[in-house]
Amino acid sequence: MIRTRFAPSPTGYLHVGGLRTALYPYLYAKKHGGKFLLRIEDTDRERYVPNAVINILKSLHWAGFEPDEGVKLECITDSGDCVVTQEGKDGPYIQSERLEIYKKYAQELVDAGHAYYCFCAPERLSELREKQQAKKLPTGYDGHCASIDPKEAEKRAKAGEKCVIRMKMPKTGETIFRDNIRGEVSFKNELIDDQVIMKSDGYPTYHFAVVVDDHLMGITHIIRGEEWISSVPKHIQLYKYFGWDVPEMAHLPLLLNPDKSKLSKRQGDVAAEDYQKKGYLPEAMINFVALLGWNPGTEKEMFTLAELIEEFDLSRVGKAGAVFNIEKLDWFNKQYIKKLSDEELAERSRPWFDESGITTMENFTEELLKKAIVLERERVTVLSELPDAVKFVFRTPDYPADLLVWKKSSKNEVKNVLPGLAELMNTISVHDWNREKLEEKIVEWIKEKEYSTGSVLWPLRVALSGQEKSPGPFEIAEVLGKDETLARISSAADRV
RNA sequence: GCCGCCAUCGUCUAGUGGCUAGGACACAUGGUUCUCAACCAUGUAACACGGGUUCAAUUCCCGUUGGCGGUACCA
Repeated sequence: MIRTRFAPSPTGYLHVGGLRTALYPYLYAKKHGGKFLLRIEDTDRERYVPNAVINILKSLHWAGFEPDEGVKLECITDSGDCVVTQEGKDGPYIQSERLEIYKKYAQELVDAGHAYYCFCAPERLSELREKQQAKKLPTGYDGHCASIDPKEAEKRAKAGEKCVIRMKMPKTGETIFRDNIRGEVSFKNELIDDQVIMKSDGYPTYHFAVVVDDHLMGITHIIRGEEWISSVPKHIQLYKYFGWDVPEMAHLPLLLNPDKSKLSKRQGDVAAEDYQKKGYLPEAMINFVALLGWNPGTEKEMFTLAELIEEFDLSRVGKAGAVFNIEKLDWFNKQYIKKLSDEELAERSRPWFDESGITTMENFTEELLKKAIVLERERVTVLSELPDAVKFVFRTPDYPADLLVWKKSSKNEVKNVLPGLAELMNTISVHDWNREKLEEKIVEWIKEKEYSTGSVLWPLRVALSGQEKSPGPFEIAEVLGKDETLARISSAADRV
């Protein structure tokens, strides 16, 4: 049974890079009928941010995929309130709740002579590092405390002297492993540090906790970011000391800023929730992010989550970093907005309307809102643009009088056109008031009067929308209804 | 500094020991059109560099360069 995991640190929000690092192991597990777990790696108390766990979980929930096991979100459907829970037989799944476990395994290593207490002060360590750098030597711990008699060291540690536990790395040979994405990778053991595995505050370091947890939780495939690849030898050594099987590994290429540096804040939004707030659809986000570093080898590029599960394959994950390119995301988002039915679109854009104040406007009705959305749906890239785009429908537009004059027309012509148009449109019954009929009548009238199309349609459209750019006049008139349309035309006529 | 990973249009990428090096986004032009969006058509644009290996390299090998990651009692 395949078991994969996503193991974020609760230092804030879910990074879009993190979203993809979560997605791939999820897809892999699902494709093979396995389980996807979520573990929280909160062993750094300095960087802990309250609410980070629930934020991360909520972003995952938004994205549309959730852990089968481990730390989960439990939502009370009535109130919409959510709480963090844990589920599964290998828990707890939050590392700060597993301290006793790490302590036990660390002790095992010390007893076996594979790890030792280290009493070196941080100052000594940084001094050492500086010296090594100055001499252009590889940096690393010099093994100073490795030579202390174990019994003596144990005594000092028990007496409460401040210390850490370090693992012993072999000083010769090399560690070779096979990465599912990169192939064979090797490191010289002598260059690898006697890594701290237990910190002086009693917490394990990442390197120790991942190994212990991945093993205890039965993880079969470690799929994570490339930033971890150089610490794999340490991890493998720990597996060896414990006599455990090393899981399969796959190190994913990183997500990059447009300037190719590692994707970071500063150059745009990096939190999944930022994109959620802007009105990117989760299905667009998932689709986009899935294709950053993976492709199916065909020319298909629109994928639902189910299709991704079906087609995902680690062997088709690339090795090079990928720039997070907003334009492509925008394109995906438009595509997915297009796929939504009018009803779905109205429902899903509702939060932005509630925020906008439109719903409290005088002539607001649900019916009118739905029609207005249909008018603008092809013109927005994110849902948050909708309220603004649609506003003109609900209130009398304000615009400079000059705008009414088409570039190839004149003020005088507009003065004639508008009243004539009003007169004509007044003859169209409410029953016939739809875009097709309006277009038919107005086009006919234009021909009859020998106007050019633009000199009529432009002022009509501006009179109705108040905007230089907008949907076509017939559609707007239909949505506005006869009374409002005529009112807007006559007020425009007065202003010319 | 040291170690590791990586390298095809601006971006995401496909691909092969012999191809007019393909697609998508973006961009440009044309069409449609009162405007914008959408849509259709067309176009510009890439194998980082230098050595090998080979009848033949974008493809295989080595080096260089560049980018990124790691080098913590952070993950």
